[in-house]
Amino acid sequence: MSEKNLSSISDSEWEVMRIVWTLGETNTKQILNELQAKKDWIDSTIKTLIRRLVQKGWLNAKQDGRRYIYTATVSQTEMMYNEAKTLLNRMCDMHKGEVILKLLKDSPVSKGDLIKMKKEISQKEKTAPEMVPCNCLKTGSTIC
Amino acid sequence: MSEKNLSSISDSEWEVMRIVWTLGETNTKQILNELQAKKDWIDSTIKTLIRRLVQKGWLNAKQDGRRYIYTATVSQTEMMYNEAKTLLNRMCDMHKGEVILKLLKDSPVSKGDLIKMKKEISQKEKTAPEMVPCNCLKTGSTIC
DNA sequence: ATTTTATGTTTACAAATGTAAACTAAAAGT
DNA sequence: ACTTTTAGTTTACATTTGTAAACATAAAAT
Repeated sequence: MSEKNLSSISDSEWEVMRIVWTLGETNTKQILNELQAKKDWIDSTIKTLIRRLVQKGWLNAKQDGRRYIYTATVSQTEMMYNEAKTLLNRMCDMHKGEVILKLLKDSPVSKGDLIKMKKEISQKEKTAPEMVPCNCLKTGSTIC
Repeated sequence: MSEKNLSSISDSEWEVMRIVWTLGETNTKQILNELQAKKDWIDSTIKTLIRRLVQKGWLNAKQDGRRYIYTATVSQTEMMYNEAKTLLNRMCDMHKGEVILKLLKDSPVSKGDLIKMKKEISQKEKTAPEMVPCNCLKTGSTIC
């Protein structure tokens, strides 16, 4: 589906992306402005982050004279979803539900999203198991 | 609450923790056995990971003769929850709901957890906003 | 007692990340 | 035209992570 090599994105790089996602089309100056309101990173540091993001393919740099105009190549939601899925996949299937429940508990969620969640839950209830089996050991196990 | 310095845990280290969580009290040999069924890491590599986990305080090493018996210092769910929360906090509040919904969609969840989720959703519906405001820029924004 | 095996410790080394200094060249100000 | 500012590029350097080689030593096997 996607043609870019999914090299992952670091913490600091993510901060830059947030600015770009919010501003849409933007440039170095704007990124510096907004980011320096939150972080005390000097220009040079932020420029390095931008460069690495372009290299990694997360930012598109369209030349405009001798400047660049930056845009994100994937949406924030897509990116976060991928990262979160990868993270969650580190863990035993058995406990994923618990974690998602806890995340739900402490995140602000809109009415619309809550409704979608209810639908999804009804859907899942039709086939949900009493307990999701552990998939941690080669042998299989229920104690996980 | 917790007295340990929360240095974070890496991908490879996580694989070791999974084994320990599943086995409960365990030792190097068992970890090597189980882990080498999944990964082609040589002994030395895994021993390094164990050592780093002990250093970071994620594994407890109780001496037993010249061996050690290892146990995890936090549960898998706690650990994942913390990592996931940290990750999610990188992102704009506005879209967290979407991401959680997508995670829910592609994770196996037990009947019990689904019921808990429904309860939580009913709870949240009482005060949920039409739309969660963006918190990405110093100025505030609705376009995020 | 000597060899082999198991377990643990020390050292190593490349890639990624956080963080920045130095330098270059164009643009804008005077 | 000369100076200052701005945007971009190159180089740097410590820490963390992935991955392992080398080495030490106790325990087990012969």
